[in-house]
Amino acid sequence: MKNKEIQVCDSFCIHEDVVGKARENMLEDEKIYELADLFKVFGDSTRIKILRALALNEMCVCDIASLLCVSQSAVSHQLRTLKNARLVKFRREGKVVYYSLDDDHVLSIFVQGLEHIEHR
Amino acid sequence: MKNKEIQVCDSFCIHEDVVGKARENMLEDEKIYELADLFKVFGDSTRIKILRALALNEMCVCDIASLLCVSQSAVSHQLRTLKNARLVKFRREGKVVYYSLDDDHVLSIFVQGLEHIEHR
DNA sequence: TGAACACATGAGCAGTTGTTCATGTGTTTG
DNA sequence: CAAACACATGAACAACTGCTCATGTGTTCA
Repeated sequence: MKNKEIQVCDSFCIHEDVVGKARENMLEDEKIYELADLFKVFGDSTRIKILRALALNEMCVCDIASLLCVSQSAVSHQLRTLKNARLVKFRREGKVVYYSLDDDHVLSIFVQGLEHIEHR
Repeated sequence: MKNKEIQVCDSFCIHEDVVGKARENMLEDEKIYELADLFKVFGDSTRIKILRALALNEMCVCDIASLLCVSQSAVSHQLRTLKNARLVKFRREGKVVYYSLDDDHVLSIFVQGLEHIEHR
């Protein structure tokens, strides 16, 4: 193989109708990447614990660190990720910053995930 | 700091009631890890494209490679991941292996993710 | 104003992940 | 049986992630 061609598919078994139909219904790449980035945020146990906790109450950074036995810095970093994904919002009250869920979809996604886990 | 103690929270601002309530309602660690692992699978654009395609039709490995312009090997590896997460199933017909979605939750999780993307 | 507190952030590092490349397995066909 | 096809898999490597550590920012209070 020359010129770094990538061997996509060396087969003769391509169902052109199926592939064509699928090609017409593909989402824009932009949207795909956004989706993947969203789910990436859910793909970490620490962040899941944080989201799960915030589903019950708004909490300050220190509360979360104490609850999860994780360093304050680690929590802060993760909250930043969650904030960037617009999954949590915050309000400042003096020195303390309270975080809470930003969106109902958070819980919906959560529940669907749990459903999948349970039924297998 | 000695003995590798981790500085969990050096603060005096802990809301014991909130933390206590949250602690009582925590999911088992086991379930948290399973959830994170599930969402991790959704956290890759190639796998999302595969799932999205399979939502319309069952497809063989080569069809998917051709549709996504990805190598056959890469697709196979990803299908393995999806299979382990019980998101896809397969049937063999001669030399050809057809993959399809294994579970309705796949689409539900998908839709919730899209909803979140759209509404922000 | 300066010290203490609550939190945020940058750098660095170990662990993980997705791809490529080479090769192996299972099936059909001549 | 051997050859060709469709797919699976192991090793290796670059890119990414999540944590720690050190330090910075914003607020309160004596």
